[in-house]
Amino acid sequence: MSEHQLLPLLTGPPPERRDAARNREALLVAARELVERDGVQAVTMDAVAAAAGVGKGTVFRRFRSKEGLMAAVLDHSETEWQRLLLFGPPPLGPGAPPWERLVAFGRSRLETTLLHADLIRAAGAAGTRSSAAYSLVAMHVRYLLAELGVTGDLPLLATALLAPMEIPILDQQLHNDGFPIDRVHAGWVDLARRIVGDAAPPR
Amino acid sequence: MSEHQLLPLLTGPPPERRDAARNREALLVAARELVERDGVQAVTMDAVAAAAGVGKGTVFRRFRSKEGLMAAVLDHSETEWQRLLLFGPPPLGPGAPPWERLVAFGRSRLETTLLHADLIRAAGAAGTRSSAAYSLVAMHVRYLLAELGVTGDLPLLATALLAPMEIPILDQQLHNDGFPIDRVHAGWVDLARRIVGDAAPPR
DNA sequence: ATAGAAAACGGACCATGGTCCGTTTCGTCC
DNA sequence: GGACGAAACGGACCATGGTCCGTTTTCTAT
Repeated sequence: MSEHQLLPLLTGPPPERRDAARNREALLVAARELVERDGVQAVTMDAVAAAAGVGKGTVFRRFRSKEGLMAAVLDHSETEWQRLLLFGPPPLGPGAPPWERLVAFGRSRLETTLLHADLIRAAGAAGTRSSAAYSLVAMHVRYLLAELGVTGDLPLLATALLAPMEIPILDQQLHNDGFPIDRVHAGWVDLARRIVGDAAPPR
Repeated sequence: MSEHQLLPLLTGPPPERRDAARNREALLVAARELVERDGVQAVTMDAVAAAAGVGKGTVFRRFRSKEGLMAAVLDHSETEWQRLLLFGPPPLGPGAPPWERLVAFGRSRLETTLLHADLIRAAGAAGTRSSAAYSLVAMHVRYLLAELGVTGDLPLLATALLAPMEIPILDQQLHNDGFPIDRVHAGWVDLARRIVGDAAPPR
């Protein structure tokens, strides 16, 4: 029988060859280890290739660029946080009223972003934008805003709420301006309150 | 007389040697030309050095890095816009009521940022942050907010209003999400209205 | 004008991200 | 199991940003 695809199931992207999958995994492990040990900056692609026992070309075929590789590492690091967001205890996880969830989200996201700051920077555009991670976060904020009865262009309002949490802006506020973290967080809550408007609880 | 500094006037940074000044100017001219002709991406530091008729080391001593050089070019490009902001006709320039000035600022800044997008990206941290250009913009927004009677942490609110105008966020909205420019601008005005609150004119 | 120190110069050199292409491995079909 | 095409491999190679250090220019003081 030449038609092996009996059931046209989910026609996703073509499957990965076994050696390819093995190398991807080896590279991710090696990259995580090196990043943890030496810091993102000090990790070279040659080093990752060597540590994984593959050629340099393979690294780039799998991950396109250093940004791509770092984005993959970052994605792994953020998984635990995403789990807490979706299934963890309130107020970050489901169960608390939306405003409390939003405030908890703000603080938690701020801390997580700072924790992974180097990785996020190194992942560049491949990291924040377009990755599943970002979509999830944006969707979550849109959902909370809707839940709070906010009217208007929700996708844009969500973006406006997320923009001040981006690394370049945080760097500016914390390092250039010298604002303490608590002030930045308080500012974010204030912004959220103004965006949410009447639907926010009285202070 | 060994004390040449008769009048201690403005003790600014030590003056620049004549050859240094000449080379800085030559480099800026060369860089501007090459950037305009070939686009930021295609311009190499070697090419700039050659075009300016100086050694490569000189380029890096003057501007630290490619980012630094691009920041300098950008600064020059933004000068005209700054002049319009400070001294041009209303509603962008002085003379119009603060809310009208704020809205005009939003549109104009959005357009200018997109116009210089490549340069801003290439200037990286050296470009937006810390440069005089950014300080001026932030100060202007703080001023308008104060003028509108906004209460709260003005520096943070100004940041919140500027953050969605940063290149990474705009890229996301225009390219990934595919929003048209007008929608983005409308969203920004809406955000501004929510931040300003009661002090904004009724729609 | 001259000497001497400080600053700037220039281009060979280095590090590293990314590409290319001849060779090897994998999966499939008979 | 063997043959064959497709995909993956690996490491030499390239491009380019950035550094280093011996040489040259500028500035100041006498």
